[in-house]
Amino acid sequence: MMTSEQIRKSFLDFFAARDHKVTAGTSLIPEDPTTLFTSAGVQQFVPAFRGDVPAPAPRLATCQKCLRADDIDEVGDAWHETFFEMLGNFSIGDYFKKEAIEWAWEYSVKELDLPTERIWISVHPEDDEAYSTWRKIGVPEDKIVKLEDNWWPLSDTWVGSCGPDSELYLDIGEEFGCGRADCRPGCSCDRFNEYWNLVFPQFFQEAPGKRRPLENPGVDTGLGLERLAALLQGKNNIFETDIFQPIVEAIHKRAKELNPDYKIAHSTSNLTVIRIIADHSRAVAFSLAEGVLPSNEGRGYVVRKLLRRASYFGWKLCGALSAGDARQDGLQQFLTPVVKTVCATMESAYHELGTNLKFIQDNVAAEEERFEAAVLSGFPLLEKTVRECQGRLPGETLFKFYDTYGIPLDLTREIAAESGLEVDEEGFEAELHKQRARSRAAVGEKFAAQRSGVYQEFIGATKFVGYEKTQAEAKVLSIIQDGEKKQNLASGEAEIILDHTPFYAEAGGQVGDTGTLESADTSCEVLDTTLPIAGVIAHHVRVKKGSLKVGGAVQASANSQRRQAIARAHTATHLLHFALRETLGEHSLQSGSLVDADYLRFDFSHFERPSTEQLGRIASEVNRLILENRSVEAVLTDQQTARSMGAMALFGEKYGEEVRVLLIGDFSKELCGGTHLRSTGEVGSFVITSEGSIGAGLRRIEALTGLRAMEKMREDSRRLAAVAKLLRTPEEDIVRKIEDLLNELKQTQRKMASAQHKQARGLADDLLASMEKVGEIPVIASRVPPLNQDALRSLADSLIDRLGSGVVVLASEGEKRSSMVAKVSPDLVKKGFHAGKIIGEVAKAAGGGGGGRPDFAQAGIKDVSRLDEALAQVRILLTEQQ
RNA sequence: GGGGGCUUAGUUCAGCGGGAGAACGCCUGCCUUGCACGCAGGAGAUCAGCGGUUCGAAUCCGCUAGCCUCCA
Repeated sequence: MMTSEQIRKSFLDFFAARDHKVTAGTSLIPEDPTTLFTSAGVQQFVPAFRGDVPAPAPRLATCQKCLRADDIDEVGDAWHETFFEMLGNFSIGDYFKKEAIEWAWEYSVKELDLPTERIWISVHPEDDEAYSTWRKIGVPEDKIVKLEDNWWPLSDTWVGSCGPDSELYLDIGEEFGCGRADCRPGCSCDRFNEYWNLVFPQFFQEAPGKRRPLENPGVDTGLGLERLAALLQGKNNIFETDIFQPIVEAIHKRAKELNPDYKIAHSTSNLTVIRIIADHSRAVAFSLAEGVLPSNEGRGYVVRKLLRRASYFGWKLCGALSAGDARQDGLQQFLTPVVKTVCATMESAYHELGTNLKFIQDNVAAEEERFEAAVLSGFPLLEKTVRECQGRLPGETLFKFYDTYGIPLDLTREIAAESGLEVDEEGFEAELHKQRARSRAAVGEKFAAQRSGVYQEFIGATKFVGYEKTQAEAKVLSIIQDGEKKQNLASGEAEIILDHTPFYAEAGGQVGDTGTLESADTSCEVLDTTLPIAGVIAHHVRVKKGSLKVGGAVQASANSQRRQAIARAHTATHLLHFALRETLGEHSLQSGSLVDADYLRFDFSHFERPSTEQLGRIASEVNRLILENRSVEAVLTDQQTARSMGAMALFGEKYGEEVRVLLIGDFSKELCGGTHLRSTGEVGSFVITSEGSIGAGLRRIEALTGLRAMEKMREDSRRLAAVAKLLRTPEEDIVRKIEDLLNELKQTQRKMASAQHKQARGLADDLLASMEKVGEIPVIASRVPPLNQDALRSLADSLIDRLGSGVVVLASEGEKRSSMVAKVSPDLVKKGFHAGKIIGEVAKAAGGGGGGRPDFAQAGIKDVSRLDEALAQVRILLTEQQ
């Protein structure tokens, strides 16, 4: 019986013996920003298949780690996974169907020892070549099935290479099938298990239904390691293989630790739960090992979702959620030991799991804690809602818990069920659908222009000479305006493609160059330079004088002063990255960057706010490296060498062989295509202007270099001097002085308030004397000197207390406006008098407004001259009401 | 990139247009220890910040910041 490790080795050995270059699988994080994770072995070779870059070798074989999060809800059955390893052999314009099929057969039968009578084949109905090759090998007619679905990719709207594929299946036995007489590959039951897919890209689809043959047809195969291991080890699901068994055991062990009553029960629901935890734990471990932290967007979000699902099912498995007391006592962490086991079992094949073990565990623990907090804080809210609701929880409510508070739908459903409530899941789905539509609409337009295809023919057409110089003679290759090609441009704005250019196009965070394109009678301003698609440099120009023609010659000059300022910021960015990792730790990896003229913005992963001291250390460290004037050097090399040098690949690994490594002194090595200084001293100076959070686990630093840094420092000290002058205090005493002033202000405010209260008490006697009776009711309606709201209120309070029964209306005399309070004693409130209504009427008489409760109300008056008029209104009103 | 939510005393939170509150913690005094001792009193808050609406904003509306979440 072969172990998974032996399978990996035998596959790669088999193809190595057939002249295949065995290359390492790439990172889970692809360079293409539109795809979240590497999802197939072929992914790293796509540009080579397309011809954009030379192939590393015509024949290749890999074992590639993959992550597919799109069918996350399917995980839990015998075969679905989000994380998996895919073995594959590839031919880029070399061998084709015959060899691919023969070797697949040979490997299956001779190396894997699969019984020939149990192997079934499927081919595309129109692929006669594949069909006859299988027949020639000796596969009987009745074991070859023609399936319309054997085409890759199946999408109608696909643009790119495509072609038929052919799949190998193993019949695992009638007992796993649907029992139908015509059961065969393609049936939805589990009996025929597809383990190998041979794809033959031989066409290029330009538009739906429009295909042309590919110049270099190739082969792209994928053989799922876990699936094959299950077949070879005689298991009917992947979770009983040697790959998953230790993980499944770790899950049982953890459940037992948290709940001594836990029994390894083989109920279907438990089985599903365990499979989900096992699968997701693997995905989480591998993602974290590559520095993808749980967050609320992009890849990070996928990791968070996987991790939280695993946690949730872990708690459920050991009964932590249904025990009820979880709601008081909190939840025990479930996942960390499980993920640790994943790392231990996979470490020999994937050393990144071992070297990053602590980082992985720390982040699992941190995220599980965050999730626990979310769930625990959700319980009271959820219980309250459930109590107040009857019959059926509406979809909107379900969605609110999910969307706003991050509480899994499952959990809401369970808690609702405890109180005998139904849940409206269709309503929930509808809400979710609405949100998806909203998000898509917001993103949709962004990629429309790039898909239009006008740029395709210019891939690689421009030679970039900007590393050496900022001026070059160039020929205009194309003029593109509003997505259409033009022959000449006499006015307005357009994108220009040149054969040579010193202009750096926006990439890797560095902004595009600006400058001019000129000839004897023509002058154009270059506003920006971009890469509309990979490999095409577009100059966005505005014509100032004359006109540009396709084929015409121009002198292309990038603004060299600006370029130098950008280089200062870029080199400083590398220094900052180094200083951050040195000060905060190795986990502070770059996760985004903007490099502009003497300005840079740098996003990195870190769990907490760096202290003021740490930020100070970081800034000093960068400035120290500037003062030391270390050399900056770029070397071109191949990817393998770059990696063995220990260069950090920040923007994902480049395809193709040649990469540029930027070296600063002996401490910083990064893959980088940007333009830099010759030595760090040219940065001049470096100042951090802000630091803040941009999301969970992600922080952003903004900084200035060169002249702008100096301006900033001068501005700061000017401002400080101005403050010191205002305070008549030496600069070093400013902080203490302001503290003193603030204290003094507070005390003065308190004294004022108590003085007013005292004054108010004295007033009370005078006011009592002014009491009049309106009918039976004692009434005080009077103006008083300026008082604040509090004093006015307590004055009215004490008057009512001393009157026992009555109505008090007081108006404080302000210069421009006046505030008023009204108070009605409790006995009169019972008789139907209403302070709010009284004061409303009264205030209206003086152009103000107000209101309040029956016993107490307040109002404001804008026209002070009519105050007496308004107060007189009190008596009139009360007379009317009696 | 697009949504939803939160920010109030040292802590956890309530209040959601008309007097800033509770519990725990802290301080003072009393009672004497029975298991978060009890009782009485007290200190402690720019209601995240800035603008707006209103006679009046912790409360409504904008913007900013921090945090939590969902979608892409």
